[in-house]
Amino acid sequence: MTDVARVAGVSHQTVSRVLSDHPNVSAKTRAAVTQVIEQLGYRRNSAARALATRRTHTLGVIAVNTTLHGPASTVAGVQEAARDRGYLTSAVTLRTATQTALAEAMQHLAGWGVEGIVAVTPQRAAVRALAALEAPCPVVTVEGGHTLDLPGVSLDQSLGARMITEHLLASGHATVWHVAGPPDWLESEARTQGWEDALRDAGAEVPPVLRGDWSPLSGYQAGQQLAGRFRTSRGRGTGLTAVFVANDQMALGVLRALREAGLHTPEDVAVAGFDDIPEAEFFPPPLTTIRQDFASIGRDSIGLLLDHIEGRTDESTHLVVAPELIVRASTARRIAPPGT
Amino acid sequence: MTDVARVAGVSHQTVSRVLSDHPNVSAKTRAAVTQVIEQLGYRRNSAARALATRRTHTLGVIAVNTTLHGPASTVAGVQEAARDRGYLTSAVTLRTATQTALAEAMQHLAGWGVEGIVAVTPQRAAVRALAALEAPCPVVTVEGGHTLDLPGVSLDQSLGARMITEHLLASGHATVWHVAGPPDWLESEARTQGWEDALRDAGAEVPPVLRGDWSPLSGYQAGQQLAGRFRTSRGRGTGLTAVFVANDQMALGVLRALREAGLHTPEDVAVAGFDDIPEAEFFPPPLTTIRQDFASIGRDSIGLLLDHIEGRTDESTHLVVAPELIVRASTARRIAPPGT
DNA sequence: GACCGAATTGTTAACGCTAACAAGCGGTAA
DNA sequence: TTACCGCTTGTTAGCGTTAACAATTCGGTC
Repeated sequence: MTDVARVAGVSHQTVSRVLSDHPNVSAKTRAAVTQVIEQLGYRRNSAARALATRRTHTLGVIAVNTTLHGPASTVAGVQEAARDRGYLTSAVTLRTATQTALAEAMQHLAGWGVEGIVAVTPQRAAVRALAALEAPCPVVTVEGGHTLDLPGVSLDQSLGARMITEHLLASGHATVWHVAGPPDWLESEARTQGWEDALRDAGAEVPPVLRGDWSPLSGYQAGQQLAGRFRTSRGRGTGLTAVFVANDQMALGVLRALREAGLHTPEDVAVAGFDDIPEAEFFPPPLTTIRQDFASIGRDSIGLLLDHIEGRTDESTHLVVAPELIVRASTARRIAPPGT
Repeated sequence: MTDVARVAGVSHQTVSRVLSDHPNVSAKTRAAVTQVIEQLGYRRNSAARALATRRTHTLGVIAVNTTLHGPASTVAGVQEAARDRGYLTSAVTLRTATQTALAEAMQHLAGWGVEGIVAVTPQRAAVRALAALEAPCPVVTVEGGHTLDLPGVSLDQSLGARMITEHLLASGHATVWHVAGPPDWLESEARTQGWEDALRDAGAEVPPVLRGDWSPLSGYQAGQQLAGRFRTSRGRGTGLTAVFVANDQMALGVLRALREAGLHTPEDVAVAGFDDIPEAEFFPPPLTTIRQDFASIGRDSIGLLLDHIEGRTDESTHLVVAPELIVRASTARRIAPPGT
């Protein structure tokens, strides 16, 4: 900066003013300085800037297992939104969301002076650990539920599950079975809750819940159990004709298991998933599912975080993003519903 | 730090020495200072540290379209490796790899004083743009090929394609058809090259190449064309009995198109993919594919980058990571190969 | 022509840390 | 005893920027 000042024949402070778009700089000086900056390829040192302003303009992102479609898309959405708002993001990826791992990640980010953290923590244990930790800066959770008083953004998982379930009931199924995700995951619990609520509201019987771990393999195993139930439950109130699987990957496994058992989808058993991964449209058959708007989730979480950082609010607001139902062949109508 | 020094009754420099593990500090002082640090919850300011040492210990990651399985896993691998080596990573995700977008991302990172950049640039245009840009710090490419003299790491795409093709030929197919990825992608080109080389080496005829854009939909469209070819090419040298699809997502589309056309996999047409996405094992039928070791790629790229940063080398070495063939039902043997 | 206020520019002192050197303090060898 | 060494600790001066204030310039007014 001193170099630029010398070449342009002004003080370094004037250069600083030009760079910060300060109003009180004459057009002539501004032009001259700008030209010298260009010519010398000068760029200001963010570390020094951070030191002087006590602002780093950096946000941290903590996420678990970012190779899955959901987390990967969420993180991408968050990063994009942060960049649009002029912040650098630094992502730390954890393999497991233990309290120590989370604490370490936070130290790591805090050491770099991040002004806020977006934590993508869909597991109950992770949110609890997060709430227990005393953060060195504002923290916003994504998919962290709203039970603890941390500000956050989530997709309305429960509504999504309800939409799917009601869609299946409306298609003529007496009830809907459910393959849930792992018990510790908030997303999993909310989806199960939405499914159950929808069944109760409709006066349908609530069949026992099967569980998977989000992986296609676990879906496959659940599917094999379902195939067995198909025979034994026939004609009863909980007769197996429709299944809501808690994510698309498991649904793929379920579809394979049903197919191997000689059952047809959707004729014998209708199947629906959740997430709308890019592959879902090409499953055998194309899968009815719920789409999440990851860009919105990213924008909202960054907006919320900046509200806290810039002191516009200190409440722990919880924003909810609406899901979208995508109907495909895997849940084609069984009988004409009333009124059509 | 001044506070810590005052409470511990030493100079701030001694505190600094304790934090930097300087050898010449007495055990007693060290213990006292450590305790005060703990007690006050002090953490040193990285911006000031960066300013004084002229080192930021931050690496940048530039990637395109990180919601796909490949890039997402690569970025995760790179970040993990960087963290293990004590560096903070800052990821910038681009939607498209235009020269301007790349330049902007670099400016963004350079402004934060990153000491090196890992660029995940599988498109030819992106690498070319990268090579044209004068970087403010060492840059290592991942999947950027080795045509331009940038140091980099890649999976041996061409070898993977060769392994797949040879596996199919060994399974009794006279030749192997190919659905390629978009022409500008190096991965796509290397896979096509490996396939073609394997066919030529085996003296098999080289059928015309079909193209997709990595998406399941494009695979589906290619699959429809293939189904048409199945009838017309029957009995000829280029008879369609096996297809190598350049990635698993497209392979899913191909499988669906073939199924809809009444063709059976692998009895009528064997299909193989590339990437080994988690879903591949549950495709109808389970897909033969190539697995990439993303953790190795991450480790190698960070290792290479640090070699450059820390001045251990300035050659543009290009490391290659070996692929792994995963054989599944989609390519079950057609006839017993010689010798079994 | 002196004086005022606004606009523009310059000067100085932080920001929190590390590097380089200086100082103190025992112990050892001449 | 004196000189010198090694270990430990303290002092000072930056690193490159911005904030706060001081100084200068300029156009207009009385």
